[in-house]
Amino acid sequence: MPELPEVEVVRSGLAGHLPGRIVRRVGVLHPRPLRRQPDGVEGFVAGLEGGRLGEARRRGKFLWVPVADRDALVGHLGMSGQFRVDQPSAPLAANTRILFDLDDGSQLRFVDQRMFGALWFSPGGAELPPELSHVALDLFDSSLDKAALVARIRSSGSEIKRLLLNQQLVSGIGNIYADEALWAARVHPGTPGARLSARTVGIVLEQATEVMTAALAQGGTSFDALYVNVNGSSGYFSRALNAYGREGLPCPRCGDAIRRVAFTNRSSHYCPRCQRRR
DNA sequence: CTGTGGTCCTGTATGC
DNA sequence: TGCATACAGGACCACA
Repeated sequence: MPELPEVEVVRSGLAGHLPGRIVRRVGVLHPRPLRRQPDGVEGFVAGLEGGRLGEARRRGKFLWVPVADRDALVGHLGMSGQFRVDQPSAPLAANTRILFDLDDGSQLRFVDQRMFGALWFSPGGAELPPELSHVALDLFDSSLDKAALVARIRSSGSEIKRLLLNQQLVSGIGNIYADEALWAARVHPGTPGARLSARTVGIVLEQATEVMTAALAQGGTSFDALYVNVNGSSGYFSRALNAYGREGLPCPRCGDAIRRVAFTNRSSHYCPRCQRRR
């Protein structure tokens, strides 16, 4: 569920608490989130303990915290990952996976129910973890070459929905905002990229930016420094979604029933009248 | 190279 | 009531 706006809320929360803190001790309650750590639990713990943390950064849905101005703690929230900052004496939330004792007496906790999330220690990764070099810039990055992105989308025979979710083309967009952007742009999710005009692709990207900007504004208001909630349930979804999760409900624009179709082991939601196949 | 579809996870909802 | 199944889905990887 966490897509770019939710991850940005988390990044900002971590940036408000962690800079300058030193990791005293790392506790791994469940090793699954470390599946991308080549040297396992030992490598993860050894890399982090004693390190001074910097300001959290983000690319798409990945975020990382510089360690000792040289390395990085890299993370992805997956479906259900959360970071919390608690006192060590506070009871552990269900599904707490990793603990970081900090030098101010607080404890950073990684909680993840479904364990699609990941954490790992990246040597030399402070500036940009090499494991993320294949992840494209996101729509909020001023360095993103939008003209090149439009051209790449238009050169592909894949469906536009799949292209929007391809983090190697543009990062940060997940299933929810892809559906919302396509609804706003009145584009059928199954349209091949090559069948879209440059203007239409531009509109899709603009709408994706807009819907994520609105979500970010909402998420920011519910943020609490001590409870970095990441599952996006800040109220934005239920109030502001036009297509996602609204199968059978009227399209807010034309009143036709929103349709849900299977899409690579998940779903696409769209309005059959506003978003015609072309 | 491009494009597609399976897999990992667990909690909740639904169906028989 | 109880068990089985569907569903949620981001990233990655195998394969055509």
